[in-house]
Amino acid sequence: MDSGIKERLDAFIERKGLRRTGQRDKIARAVFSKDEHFTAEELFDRVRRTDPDISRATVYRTLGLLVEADLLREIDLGDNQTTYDPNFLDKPSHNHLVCIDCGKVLEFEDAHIDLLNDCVTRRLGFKPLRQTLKIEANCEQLRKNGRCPNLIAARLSGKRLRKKR
Amino acid sequence: MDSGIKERLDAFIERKGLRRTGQRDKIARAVFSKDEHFTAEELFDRVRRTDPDISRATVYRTLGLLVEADLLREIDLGDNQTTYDPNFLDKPSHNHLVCIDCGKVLEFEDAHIDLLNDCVTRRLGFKPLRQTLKIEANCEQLRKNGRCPNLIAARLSGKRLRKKR
DNA sequence: GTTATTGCAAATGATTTGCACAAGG
DNA sequence: CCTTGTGCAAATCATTTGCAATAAC
Repeated sequence: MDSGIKERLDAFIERKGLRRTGQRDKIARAVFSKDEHFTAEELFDRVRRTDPDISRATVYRTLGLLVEADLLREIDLGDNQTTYDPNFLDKPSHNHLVCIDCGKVLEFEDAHIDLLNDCVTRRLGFKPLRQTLKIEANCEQLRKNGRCPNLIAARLSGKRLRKKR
Repeated sequence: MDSGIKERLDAFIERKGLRRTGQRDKIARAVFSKDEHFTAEELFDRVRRTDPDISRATVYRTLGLLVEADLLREIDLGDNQTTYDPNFLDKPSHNHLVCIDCGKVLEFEDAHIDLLNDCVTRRLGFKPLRQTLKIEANCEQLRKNGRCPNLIAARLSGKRLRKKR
């Protein structure tokens, strides 16, 4: 957990008249210890390794807090869980490309896209607040070479590649 | 239900070795009878008015079928239900602007956005399949005039304006 | 001391599923 | 007939919540 996240969280907590707790600290540390996306359940597992006494409910509640504090963002990857993305602090306006073949998620930024969306939104009479762009695509690598390193990794890790309950 | 939807559904059903049924017909008709977004539950209500014997399970199953047939698309409006959008047949690449103030959802198309996303995707080594752009925004009208017709309508209809379970 | 927070287990709510019966081809 | 589809009710599964005990401040 680097650059002032803790400070920003504490500031938010104070502003709201809430309390700093050991659980919130540990959960926040777990959230921002990597730049990987995660689900609530995955985070719960990770947190548990640090402190086996933290409950699932507290993890869920703290996730809500971090989202409200605008330190963390919920994204929708099309499976049926909320995925959390800790990278919006570093890249406040990034987008996601999801590979349909291997489930790999790439983040990318593009100033042109941002500008264009901003224009379109204003033209429609609105003030843009946030945009969510998800591009689903196939990998060229897999098509050309018949194989894709991400796919192999995904299979090894037993990742489910598509959809729903 | 206009232009060839029934035909396309029947073709899909045949191709898959499935069966045409009265329920599927009625549900498809209800789905494409308006251009409004809807949830499974809303559709279930609408269908029930036509035929009170159709079950919730069949509605869900048929929605899955229509999505698979690529006649209907699932979109995520940030509440916790899948929303269905029947307008992708007419506008295969439209996007959504959601007003944070009133919950109003606008659809818009923009060839520049499409082109840009396509370029970005290829540059990253992928073949674009589908894009989902959601812009959340505030309405200027509300800010300037202190009121917004959609907000009034939303309140009257008892619509919940934000988030989650 | 108050009030917010936590852990637990039970509740929720959208969606899915197992099964026996009904209906398409 | 033979298989797919349907209705029903029960099951799932991620997430939320009520409540009594605990910990901030």
